[in-house]
Amino acid sequence: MTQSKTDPRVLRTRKLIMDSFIELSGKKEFKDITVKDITTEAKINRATFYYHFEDIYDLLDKVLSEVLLINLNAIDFEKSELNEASIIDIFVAITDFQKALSNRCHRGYDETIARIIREQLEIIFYGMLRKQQTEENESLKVTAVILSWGIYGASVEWRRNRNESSPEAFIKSAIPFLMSGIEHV
Amino acid sequence: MTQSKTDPRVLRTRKLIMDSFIELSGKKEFKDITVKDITTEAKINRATFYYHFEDIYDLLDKVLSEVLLINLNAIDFEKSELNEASIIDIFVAITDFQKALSNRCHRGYDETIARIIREQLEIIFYGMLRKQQTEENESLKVTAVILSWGIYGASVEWRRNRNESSPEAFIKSAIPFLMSGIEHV
DNA sequence: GTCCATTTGTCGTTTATGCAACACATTGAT
DNA sequence: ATCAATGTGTTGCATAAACGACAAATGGAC
Repeated sequence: MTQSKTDPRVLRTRKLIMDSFIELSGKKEFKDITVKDITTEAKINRATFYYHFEDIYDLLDKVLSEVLLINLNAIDFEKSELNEASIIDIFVAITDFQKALSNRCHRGYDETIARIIREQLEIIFYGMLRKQQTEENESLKVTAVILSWGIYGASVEWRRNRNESSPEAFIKSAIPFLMSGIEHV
Repeated sequence: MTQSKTDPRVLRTRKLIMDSFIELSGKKEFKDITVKDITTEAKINRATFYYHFEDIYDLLDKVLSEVLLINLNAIDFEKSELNEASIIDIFVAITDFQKALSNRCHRGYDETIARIIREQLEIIFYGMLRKQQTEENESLKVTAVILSWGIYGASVEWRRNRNESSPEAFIKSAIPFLMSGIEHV
């Protein structure tokens, strides 16, 4: 990703901050967590926090992205193609991620979370599409955008009818549409 | 102890180094552990190691002192007096410490370990004696020295006849001598 | 509303750590 | 014995992090 993170001091400090934030998230709601709380927990100076993050929302962004990435990295994208199985895996990972979040009291930040999920999905879909299509044209990007919004939207709808069906069954019903579309990019 | 350790960076780095050293001690013998190993494990720069420690022997010193101190701190010296019970506690802590060390393959450093134990004992005994005697004279220091050597020597002898008796029983037989001496300082 | 305490972002300075390079010692293989 | 490889301890410089201070913003209590 970024190449400037090679300084071990930076890696250590960021991990301290992020871990402390995750720790505190288990104890109170996001709105009650202050920058001071985090830096006290992490035993770092408050000024150092602002050296790495714009503010606490920037931190939330990056922590969520990282957690989601870890969820998604359980799926080995390097080997898997964009097919029925991988789409189902991704969908399940997203619904799991949202379930974990709602348990951790991150209410009121649905918009932020939605954006993060879509951004990550777009990156992943674009990468997978590019592996299957040798030529790199604009339609790959647009397809990735549409897929990211579509899959995210499906996860929202699935949560709305919770307990009606498993996430696997839910997304499977859209596979014919998705796959034929992907094959004709 | 030292007042300069307040900088959180110093505390973090020293902990990283010491923890890495303890971790490595579980895998190989002391003679096979290099400074490079430690700094690689701790993910700190090698030059930083020398900022905190003279060399690897200095590190060994400080790690052992700290581990022993933690063992001894289980006994609450602030409240306890220098009596039969506390002497037995201290003796047991020392024999436990030595047992733990021999399991961790620190062979060949008996002299170093002996010195560390005696130094710590001397500090502790002097502190306890000073609490009981209001006047602070030279004989307190000498008494602390003799006690530290004596108790350490007793632990050596106990280990030599291992399985003969419990450490508690072993040191108990010296209590009459020790206590009457302490009372007449 | 006002007051008071706490938090937020920012800044300048000091200090600890990272990094690359160095000469030298130690080790191990041939 | 020689040579290469690795470890040691040290140095000068670059940079991240600590610290204290500050004005401004926020949030309760009254």
